Amino acid sequence: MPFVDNIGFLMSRASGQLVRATNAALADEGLRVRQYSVLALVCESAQGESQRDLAEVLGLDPSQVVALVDDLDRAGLVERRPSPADRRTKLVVPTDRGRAVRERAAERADARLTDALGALTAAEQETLRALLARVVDLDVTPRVSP
Amino acid sequence: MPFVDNIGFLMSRASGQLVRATNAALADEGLRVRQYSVLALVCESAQGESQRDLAEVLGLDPSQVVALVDDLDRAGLVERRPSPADRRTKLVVPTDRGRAVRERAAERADARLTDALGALTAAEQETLRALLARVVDLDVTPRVSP
DNA sequence: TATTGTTATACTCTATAACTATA
DNA sequence: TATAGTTATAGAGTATAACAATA
Repeated sequence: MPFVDNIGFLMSRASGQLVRATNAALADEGLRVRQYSVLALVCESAQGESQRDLAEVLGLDPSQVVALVDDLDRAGLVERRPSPADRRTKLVVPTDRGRAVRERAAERADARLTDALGALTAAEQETLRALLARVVDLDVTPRVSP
Repeated sequence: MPFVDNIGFLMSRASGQLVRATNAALADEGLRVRQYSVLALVCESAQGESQRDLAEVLGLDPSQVVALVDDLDRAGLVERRPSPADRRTKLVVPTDRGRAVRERAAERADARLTDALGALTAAEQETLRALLARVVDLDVTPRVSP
């Protein structure tokens, strides 16, 4: 099989395309996709997310999350709040402005993403999504003590 | 739809997983996936590939290809040869050692890739590959004068 | 005038190690 | 002793701009 049909190569190129398209869509809101992913997650959370949990879900090193939260904090989109349960932990919560920006950003990003996936029908996009979800295997083991 | 189901996010995570797995597989041969992709392409080519064509197929900037070919050249895996047709163009061709290394590297990389895609059946992997190919749209316009 | 390869530069992303404060 | 957050650093990847040789 020719190299250009290699599934890893195709995945890498496709991912790059989607990231570039999303970054372009988010530029108007002053965001990049990694910052946006943190903002989106904390906007979906009820009481805020610890940086450790953000790192796990996003597949990033905790030290990277620090920088991303710093960016969002500086932009006034999120805040760090002390966790009532554990004084080591900081819960990242969105500000009102953060929620508003997230909503606009989501619309723009989704529109561009749909565009970038225009070669596929809606059903095919759904198939692709399901297959990717199984490759990634986000089944985070429930956090019970071992 | 929760952010973790976003197709762009899933693609990015999946791509990262595959790249890491492939890089780990290639480490024994002293290669990384980007260098390997150049080596694989020139090994498949009859008379060698120009750096411009490599850049187009790989979706890279020509200046990045210079560095990758430099790496492979330094390792004795490829050579730059003058094109008989155009003195600006250099054709990148594999050395005998380059071909041998490429063969071993391909085996290792493919094995690891299959492993990383273990959650999917062979048929599902093929479906995924076909969908990705359409997203990427490698249909390079035939190089006829406009 | 346009294209191929090249150099240079800057920024983003990824990967580790080590430190602090808490548990 | 282990975990959450943080700082620091280095390397890899991405993105542009400009230049020489050639078409």
